[in-house]
Formats: sequence, structure tokens, C-alpha cells
Amino acid sequence: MNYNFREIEAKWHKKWAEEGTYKVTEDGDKEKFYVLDMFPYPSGAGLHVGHPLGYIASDVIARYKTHLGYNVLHPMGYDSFGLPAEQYAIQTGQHPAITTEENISRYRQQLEKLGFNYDWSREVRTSSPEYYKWTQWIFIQLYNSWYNEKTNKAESIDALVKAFETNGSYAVDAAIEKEWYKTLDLSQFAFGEYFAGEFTATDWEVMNDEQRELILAHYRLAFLSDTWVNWCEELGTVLANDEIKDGLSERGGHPVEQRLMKQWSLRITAYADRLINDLEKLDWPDSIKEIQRNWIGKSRGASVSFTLENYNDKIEVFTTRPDTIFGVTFMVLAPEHPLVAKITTANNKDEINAYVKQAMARSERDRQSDVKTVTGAFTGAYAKHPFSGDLIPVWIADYVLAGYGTGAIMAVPSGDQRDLHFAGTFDLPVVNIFEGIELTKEAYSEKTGKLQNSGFLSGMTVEKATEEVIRELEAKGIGYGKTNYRLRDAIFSRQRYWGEPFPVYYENGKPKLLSESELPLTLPKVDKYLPTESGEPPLARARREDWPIFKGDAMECNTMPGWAGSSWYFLRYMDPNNKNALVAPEKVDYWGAVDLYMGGAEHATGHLLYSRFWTKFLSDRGVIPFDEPFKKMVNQGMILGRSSIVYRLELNSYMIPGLDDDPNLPSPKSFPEIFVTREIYLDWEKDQKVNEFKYNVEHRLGTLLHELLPEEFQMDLSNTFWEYTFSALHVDVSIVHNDELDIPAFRKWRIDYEDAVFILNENEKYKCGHEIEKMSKRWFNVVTPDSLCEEYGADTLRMYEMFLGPVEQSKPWDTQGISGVHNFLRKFWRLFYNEKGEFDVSEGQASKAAMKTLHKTIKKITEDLERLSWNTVVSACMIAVNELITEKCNNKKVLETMLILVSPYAPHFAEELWEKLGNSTSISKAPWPKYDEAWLKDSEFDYPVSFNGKMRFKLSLSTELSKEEVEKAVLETEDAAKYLEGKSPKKVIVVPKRIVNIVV
RNA sequence: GCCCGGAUGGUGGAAUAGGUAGACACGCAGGACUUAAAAUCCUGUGACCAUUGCGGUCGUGCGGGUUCAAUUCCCGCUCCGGGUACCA
Repeated sequence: MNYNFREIEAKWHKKWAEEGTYKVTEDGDKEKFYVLDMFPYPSGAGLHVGHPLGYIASDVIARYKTHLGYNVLHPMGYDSFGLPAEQYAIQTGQHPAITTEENISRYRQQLEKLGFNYDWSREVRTSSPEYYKWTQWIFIQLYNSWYNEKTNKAESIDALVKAFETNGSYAVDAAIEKEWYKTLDLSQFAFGEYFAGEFTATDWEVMNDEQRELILAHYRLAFLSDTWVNWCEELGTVLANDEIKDGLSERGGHPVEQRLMKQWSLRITAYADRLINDLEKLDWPDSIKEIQRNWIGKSRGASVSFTLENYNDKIEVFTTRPDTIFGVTFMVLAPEHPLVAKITTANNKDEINAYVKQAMARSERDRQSDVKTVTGAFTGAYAKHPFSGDLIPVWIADYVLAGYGTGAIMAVPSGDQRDLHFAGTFDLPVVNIFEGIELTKEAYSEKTGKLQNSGFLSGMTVEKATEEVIRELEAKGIGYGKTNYRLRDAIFSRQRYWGEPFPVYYENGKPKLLSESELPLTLPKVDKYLPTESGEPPLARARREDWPIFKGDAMECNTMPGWAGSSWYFLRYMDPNNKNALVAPEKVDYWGAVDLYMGGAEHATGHLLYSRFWTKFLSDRGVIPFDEPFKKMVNQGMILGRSSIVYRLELNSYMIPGLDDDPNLPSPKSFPEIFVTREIYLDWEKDQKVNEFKYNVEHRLGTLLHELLPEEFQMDLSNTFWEYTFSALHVDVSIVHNDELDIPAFRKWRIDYEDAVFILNENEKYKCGHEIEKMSKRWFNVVTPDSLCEEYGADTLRMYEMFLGPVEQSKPWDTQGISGVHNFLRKFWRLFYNEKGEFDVSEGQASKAAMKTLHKTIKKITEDLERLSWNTVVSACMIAVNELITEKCNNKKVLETMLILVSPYAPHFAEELWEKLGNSTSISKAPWPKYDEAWLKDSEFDYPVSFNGKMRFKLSLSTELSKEEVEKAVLETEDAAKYLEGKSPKKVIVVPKRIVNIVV
């Protein structure tokens, strides 16, 4: 009987579902193992063969761990809020929930075909109200929390209120904007304009609730503020920094500009330090850790205040090189800096205004692409150097970013290339503060050497001077040591429809939160999924009665970003249907953090950072018992498409001597499309074998002309002159087999190709070229798992994807190669059958050779799975089967054990034969075999014998021999004598059971 | 520019502790079976030289080094991929 994969796979899908084979429950007797796949967004395009790569790898590990006796949680669900469904809704008016539902069911079907051991009863989707109820709940917790710098934890707002009641703000050390009180409307408060952020318990006591709330709002981890945001006009929404690439939106590539808008933000910056430090405990790829480190961008330095001449205001700057302070010869403010308007002198007003206007008009992208040109303008104001007292001019320039540090810098042209460049352009002075360094065009930014021209810092090293100057700044009260982060607070509002509504309403313009019992706040009905005429988000279209709950004067009309739901989904899988809690404590205690996370590296600065942030927050607030979500992570590489190319001949003109001017000659445009085989194209491209290819082509063109030309022109065509080139076009890979074009299918593919003419190779075949590029509809190179399951079966596909190479590497897809794996399964299958096609296995003891093969394979596969080397396991299986065929082994015990070994890769195949062997329980529950060293012991070892490191011959010797005995045995051979050529060896190295090397 | 990865036959890749480079597959070539094709099976397949046989030389991006021995360790480059980019 043949290996009928279609029947087998359908049978087991049904059986597994009916019997609930992969259902998991919390089982305290077993050790848990949590394997997680990166949350897919169910796109309309469905899956191509690249998508399941990580899912297969994790499924193999999940199954392997189950065999080892672990209780394995391996769930799947969907990140189902998002832009594409909404864009589709805008175009068609169809509710995004409908599209989403369709896409999910398509995904589910595709995934089910592959035979994953997901516990589907735990499936979650972020867009279902039962799920986003808890996303909203987490938002409420964030809103009701502040970050205590003393305990280095998020704590409840109630605790903060208690602290204020006892000691006012004095004993509180919170993560909060440095000058938060400046944005406070002080007219509402009793303490008047002297208020500098600190208040007493009495102050607090006399405040009314509204006043208190105004203050508390600045402490909350979820807060409303006017922020410079990345506004994308085309998408009608703001974008987070990680949603922008090269100044354009990641989705769609639309331009992005800076805008000041009132937005909900999350205080991720409070966690910056922990997010960096805890990377050390994670077993993640170094590259991802490095990307996160750079993204958070921790830098140490000092904050320094410069007093302004003639104004009370100060300019505060952040610098990583406070030691270079004596090199400051000017200061630069960002054009958006609040002091610019105030300090600009009358004489400079016009120039400054013009510059600010121009800088604001430039998009982020323009600014970036034009780094070389230095622009700026002088404000006319001067600051005072804190040590020398010298007056230093204050400039504005757009190379200083409003959003980083304080939006102002102290410029040290001798130590910073940009500052030197600026000084050069505007003819500003340069003081060389580095001993023994020649300043020419390059600033000196190394941290070695000694300082000069630096007052009390002269003669010191960078390290010493940094220490000294910070001490001095702190003593004078004009600065302090400071750590700065590149990471910004996370903007949490999106002007979209298809996302989680905020559990927020407004009363007198002040935000109020719904109570937990009112959750979930579901999405209201709207007439269109577009912004309103006045530019408000789509939710503003909902009328009062469209909202399930309407409170206050207005509901919040923004929705949460895509990463809200995906930041905590791994928790919900533990307890997907819990109505009373995000996850029950006993369940989260049992399952704990994810042990193995498979996913792409593209989420390094988005999802992976936000998940870590939320996990830390939930841990701080006692909701979960761990503070890192994913202990170990493996990034799967991309599977690239292998596009097929056909070569079209572009006939520009031709000329028949004597007839060339006749207007009745058919023009090249009336010719059918002409395609040449790859060989001819390559000849043309390389300009080789010119004659041969020319003959091929022009002979063919001549024939064509014969067919097309009216009788009266049928004269001597042999002297026709042709002018042509070729163009390479993509062709659908489904009509190309083994690089050979299926011509009838090609003619049907496009209407214009119906009458196409083909110039073939010497074997009368049309060979296509190929190109490795991203798998995409656009290149007609998409290969779907569905078509491969149909042709070869899921088990073959699973094994082949693993066989391609290390999962973390990107590699091209080659459908050809799949036959090797398919063949392997068929050979394996045949081991269970005799020549007559009857199922036939033998009982009793297997041969020594078969036992050796088996135990060697158990050892190899176990070790490879432990080090997550998925691809080499497949090779090991192939080697084993090849050996068992040679050994003519049909021993039941051996084959049964072999089935367990392949079952993580080919579960349907293994189940079927396992059942045929008489087992009644699923193979997925069978214990993993252990290898027995006794079968692996060799009495002989085939020593490779090298002379000067070059292997010359092999010699089989007993493994019992000592080094000396091996040496003696080798030197006694005729072969050795031959290579020694009568000389005596200088040295003989013997590594037992490895190698013999003779130095001559 | 800066940071991080990578480079092995025609192709995907293997070599886990410095110890036989190219396992296992694909592809290709030849053969068997067949009226024929498909399927299957067998043989060969890094390059070059030799070929009647034995065999020999080179070879893991390039150049050097350490070592009895280097795809593996060290130094200096080249190219490719990813991240980031006026971050003070």
C-alpha cells in the first residue's frame, strides 16, 4: 500500500479534533513548558510558505517537549485590529469586523492543514470585546498608577495620594516631566506663581478634587499631553516612532510631519533603565538586544544651566561631555524652542522668524536627506559661560532637535564635528581644549588625552575632568550629573476606527475613566470609517445613542494603537475565557513566562519592547509574578521567493533592402509577442556565441515575417536587418516547472500572450531565468502552503521547511527540493511493507547494525533538538532510513521508535503507522526514547592518517589500543613507509578515536 | 558615518570541543526497467591535471599570523544583509 498522505492527514485532523488530543490543562504534577508563536495579523492575502516556518519550528519543539513529559502550552490567536481591514472598510463601507472574520477563518483553515498541536480552545483575538475588555482594564490600571523612583516600581495612585496627605510632594520621588508644573494653570491654585513643583500636605489638603486631579494627571503612567507627534496626513493618524521608516510611514510609505497634538501617552520612559538592564537576563539573539539598547539610547552626562544676559530665563542643556565646557563658544536652540521668540532682539527678528518658518515647513524627510547643508540664524542674545563668565552668542539651527534632551545644546566646536561645521559656516570662534591635538577640519571626539585652555580642568583626563566638573556644577547649583534616554514616552492614541476604544469620557474638558464594571466599552456604530469634516477621528461620527455607554459631555474618540492588544496576549492564552480577571492567579503562576518565543526580528523596537514594558508594569502591580515576558527567543529568517523570468524580444524596427520605405509593410507593433529561451538571452547579454544566437533569433524572425507578410512583399527576405533588444518579465511560478515554461498555460495566463511565439533551446524547451526576491503577488512568485499540502502533504511540507537550513537564516524557496523529503517519507513508509505490498513488521530482536543505527539516531536527534538545530534532525532521519533500507530492517521495535523520532516533524505520518503497529493512544503522548551507549561502542576505529596535516590513507585499528600502540601500528604499514619516503617522522600526534598526524 | 550579523560545490546546506571539508538533499550526467513516458532503482558528480591503472595539485570571500593540524582562534581588508542616523 502506498503512502496516501491526503487520506491520512484528513483522518488525523478529524481524529485529533474529536478526541481533543492537543487540549491542555494546568497539571501540577508535570513541569510546564510554554512555546509561543508571534501573533499573526490575519491579512487578506493569506499565508505563503514563508509564514509557517516559525510555526513549524515551534510545533516541533512543542511536540518534542510533550514527548519528554512536559505539560506544553502552545496556543495560537490573532492580532486582529489594524489598518488593512480599516482601509478596506473605508473603500467598501463594509464593517472591518466582517473582513477580519473572513480573514481569520481563512488563516485558521490554512493553519489547520499543517497539523499543528495548538490547543484551539485557547484561541484569542484582540478585536473581540471579551479580549479587549482586558486591554481596556490594563489601560485603567496604567491610568491609576504612578512610578515610584524610590522603590523603582509602579504603584497605585491611591498610595501617592496618601503620601501627599502626609508629607505633600516632598517625600515623593516620581517619574515625572522635569518641569511639569510649568504647564499647570496656576491661576486655579492657591500657591501662586512661585510654585516650582513642590507642595506641602497642607497645600494638598486645601485643594479641591479638581485641583488635585490636575496635579495627579502629571504623575499617572497613562496621561494626556500636548506632544509633538508624527502626523501622517494620508493615513489620517499619528504614528509611533517605530511605525516610521526613513521619514515615511512604514505602511504605505506616506509622508509624515511633526504636529503638536493632545494625545494619550504611556510613561514607558520610567522603565527605560530596567528595560536596558534586564536585557541581560534574556536569552535572546544579540542583535535584537542591541537594537533595543540603541533604541532606548541611554547616555550619561550632565545637565547644565546657562544664564542669559539681560533675561531671567536660563537655557538648560544636556551634554555627554561636560568636561569640554571650556570649549563652548556658542549655543544653539532648536527652532521650536520656547525661548526663541522671547530672546530674539529687534535687529534679528526678521531673520529668525524667516528661519523658524522655513524650518517648520521642512518635512522630517527633507531635514534628514539634507544633513550636509548647515543652516541657522543668530538670535542676538548672549548667554554667560558658567565658569569663565564670557558672553556666548545664542543661535538657532535645525540640527538641534526639539524632541531630544532639552532642545538646546552647548556647542563645542573643537570636540564635535557638527558644531565645528557650524562654527566654520558662520565664522564663530573655536577654542582648542585638547592638548597636543591639531584641529584642522576634524573635531576631536576621542575620549583620550588631556585638556588644555580649560581653567580648573586643564591637564586632566576626560574621566577626571567629567567627575570634577559635575562636582563643581552641583556645588554652584547650576547643573548636575544626568542620564538621558533617546526613548520617548509612547503615544497611545490613534485617530482610527478599528482599534480598542479608550474607557474614557470627558466632563468639562477633563478626562474621566469608566469603572471596571462598565467594561468592555465596545465600538459604536459609525456611518463611515473616515475622519469627520472637522478632522476628528472616525469615532466622533458616532451619535450619543450609538455608544453602548455614554457619559459626560463626550466620549474619547481616539482608539488604541495596534500594539495595545499584542502587548499582553501571551497572558490571555493561559486563561482565555476568564470573565472575572485578565488571567487567574493560579494559572499565571503555573504557566509563568514564555519559555520559547518564535518570531520575526522586525518587531524589535515595537511589540517586543512594549510587551516587556507592560509585563514589568503588570508585575509591579502584582497582577503577574514575573517581569519579563519571553525568556528565550529565536528569530526565524525570511523565506524569499524564487521568481521566474521570461525574456521578451522587443523588436524596434526591421528593414528589407529595397522595400524599406513601403508604408504597407506591417509594423513591428502588429507582430505577436516573441519570447526567447534563457540560453539565448544569456548569450545576448554576455555578447558571446553571437552567431549562434543571432541565427536562432533572426532565422525565427524571418520565418515570422514570411507568415505575416502579404504576398506582394514575399521577395528575398534573407537580407532583412533587425533592430531589437530584450526585456525580462516576471511570470507566474505556478506555470513554470523546473525552470521550464508551460507554454500552453502561459498562453492562457494573459490575453496578450495568446498568440505568443517562442524561440526554444536546442532541446525544444523554453527555459526561464530566475531571480531571488521577496515573496509577493507583484512578482508572481508566491507559493502557498495549501498547494504544497495538496501535492505533497503537510508532513512533507513541514519537514522540508525545516530541512531548508537554520531557521534563523533567510533563504530562497525552491519548490524543486521538496521531492527529496517527500521521497524520504515514502521510503520510510515502505520499510513497513513487504514486496507484496502487505503491512509486515517482524517481532523479536533487531540486527546489531539496525540497533546501532537506531541508537545513533536517537542520540543525534535528541542532541540536535536540545540545541534547536531543526534542519540537521531531518538529515539524521534520512540517514537512518537509508541505513535501515540497506540493512533490510523491518523490526517492529526499531521502526516504532523511529516513528516517535520523526513524529514532531511528520505527526500525521507517524500517527498512522503507530496505529497500524497496534497502538491505541496517540503517538504524541509516547515517551521520548533514550539511547543506549552500549550499541554505539565500536571495537574498531577507522583512523585517518595525515602527513603534515594532509589526509593520506585510512587505517582501521582497535579502539582499545594506547597512543603508543596506534603510533606503532601506523608506522608499520606499507602506506606509511610510502609517504615517509625513507625519512623518519619528526613527530607523531595521536588523538585516540580521532586522528593520526605524522610530521615529516 | 556608526552598531550588529554573514560569506563553504551549479543550488539549499553539514562539519556541535582546533582533528577525514562538502554529510543530507536538490539539480545535472549516464545506466536499468518500459513500445514510450511517468514513477522507481543503480552509478557518477568541488575545481584542475593525469586517466590504462596508481594517483597528484589546489580548494571554505581576500591578505597575513598562531598551531603538528584552521571553515573553526588572532590581526588587517573586500563584498553582502540587518539596525540606526544631525540623539548633543
